[in-house]
Amino acid sequence: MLESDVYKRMIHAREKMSKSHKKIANYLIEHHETAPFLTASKLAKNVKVGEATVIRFAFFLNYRGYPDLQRHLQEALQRKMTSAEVLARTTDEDNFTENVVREVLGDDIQNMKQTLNQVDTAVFEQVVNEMIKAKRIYIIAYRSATSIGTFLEFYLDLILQNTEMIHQADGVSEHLLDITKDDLVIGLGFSRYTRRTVEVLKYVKQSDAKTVVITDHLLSPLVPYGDYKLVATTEINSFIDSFAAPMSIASALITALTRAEHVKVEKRLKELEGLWETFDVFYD
Amino acid sequence: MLESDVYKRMIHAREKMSKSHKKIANYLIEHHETAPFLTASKLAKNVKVGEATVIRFAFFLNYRGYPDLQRHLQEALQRKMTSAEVLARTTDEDNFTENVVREVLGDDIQNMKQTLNQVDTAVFEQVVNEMIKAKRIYIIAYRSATSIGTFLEFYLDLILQNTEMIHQADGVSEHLLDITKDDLVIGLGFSRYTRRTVEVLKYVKQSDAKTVVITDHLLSPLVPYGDYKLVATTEINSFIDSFAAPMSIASALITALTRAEHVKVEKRLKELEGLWETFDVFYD
DNA sequence: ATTTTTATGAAATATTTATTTCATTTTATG
DNA sequence: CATAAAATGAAATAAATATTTCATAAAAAT
Repeated sequence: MLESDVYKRMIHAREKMSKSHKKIANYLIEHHETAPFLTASKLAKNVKVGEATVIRFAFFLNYRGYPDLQRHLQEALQRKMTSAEVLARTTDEDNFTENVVREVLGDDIQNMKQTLNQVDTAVFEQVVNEMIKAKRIYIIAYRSATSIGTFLEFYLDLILQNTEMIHQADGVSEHLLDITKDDLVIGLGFSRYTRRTVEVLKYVKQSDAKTVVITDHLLSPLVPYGDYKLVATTEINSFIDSFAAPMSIASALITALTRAEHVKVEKRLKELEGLWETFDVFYD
Repeated sequence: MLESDVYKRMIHAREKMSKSHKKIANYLIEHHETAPFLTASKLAKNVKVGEATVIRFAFFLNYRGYPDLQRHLQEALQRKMTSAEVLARTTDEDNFTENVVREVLGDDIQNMKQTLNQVDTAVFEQVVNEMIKAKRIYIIAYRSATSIGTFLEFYLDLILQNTEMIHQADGVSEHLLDITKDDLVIGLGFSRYTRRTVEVLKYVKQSDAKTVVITDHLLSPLVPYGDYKLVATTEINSFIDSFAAPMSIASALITALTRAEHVKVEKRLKELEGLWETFDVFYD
């Protein structure tokens, strides 16, 4: 039986290998992150064997040639990457679309994984810092994106008391006049980007306020107007976008903010707790 | 100044790109896990541009040739990969803000998987049927749950023109008086359940309207008042709940509805498309 | 509408990379 | 320590891949 995983195949055949072959196998295993991208001659040079020996090694493992071996090494690396995710992943077997809920939830899990993989944690951290520093925070979100905007506005205003969303209006909101360089503007826009969102952000960028855009793609029209860009994938097989991933990013922003400022936030929440109790806001 | 990160370089040069170049950039960004391993000719074939254009794209971004661009794409992928590996090792011990995004996204992926596993597809289908049958749809959502309510209201009203959300108000909304047995009421409530949500649902149940509750737990106080119950897990390690999973359920509801009623919906969307064009709602 | 500029892809060419050949060295075996 | 068998690397050849050329098409400017 022929092993499908390259590394297992190597380990399995380890005893039958010549000295040079063992050296090659060793190198491939030790440099599993870089070796899959080397050409045959460079690999030969690094391992200090002849080029031909590298080629023979590929044949020895029953591959059709060096490019074939290389392809398998690269694929194994990618598999490792996804399995390195903290989360036990959904077995792709149960991903056949038995019905719409499962299909959409499945797609959204993919979206979140992709978002997790491509998120730039340094940028995220900077955004949290800007939120802490900001005198006022303005949120720009129109049409469907309002949902995410509402969520952010609710919690940011709860915690910081300095946040408001600029609502869809016929004319341009008067609030835009008030924005100064000490403020932070968060723009939310996803595929079928609403023109007004782009225009407002463009206008805002003229004042010296810092801007954050949360969008679905690095080539989105909002990107040019964001000092910081957070990308959350929203693609599902539907005429709408799904905002699961942006929602998660929003939750992460609020969570990070409260952790960074936990002393202030705890004080504030204690006060609120009293208020909520007085007005019997929650069910228990 | 020349950007070192390939993707940043692409974003920076985005405006100066020709149509074909944008197509290539798009493809590279969307397939960032596979594209770095393609040869120039295969990439050209996938993007449906000439081979030469791909080469030109590499020069355009100031690389020495296609292999150089390819090397940078691969390196960028590896950087992300190793940072994913680092994440795999860091457990909940260190709560530095840098890892909060990954932590929350990871938790939310878990939430979505759990939601996927426990969702009752039969109930989901029934809910979609009730939405189709309903004369009017009312959405009850207060405080943070408003975000999900907004999303549902936006699209349901877009498609069916018979949906509204009952907003948080000091007194009880007058809309409640209008609810009849032909209507559908969707209640949204998650942990720290707002008392008013429960009360309003309780009241609604006295009329003979059908009710759906979307909540985070089968023991939630909303459950007794729902003819249909959809459970979406929202737990993250934070003082807030994350609504990624409920958002995905909402997207699924709208998607299922549009698929079931695609003739009507397509007609409606066609009309809207004209309106949107007239008022130049979308960018591009 | 017409000209000029720019971008494009097919094909030709150049370069790089993989494979084979073959003389030589190493290793295993009696 | 011979001798056969196996393995090796340098060089030659083959194959694949990248780059350039050039005629044509698309966009932009006039």
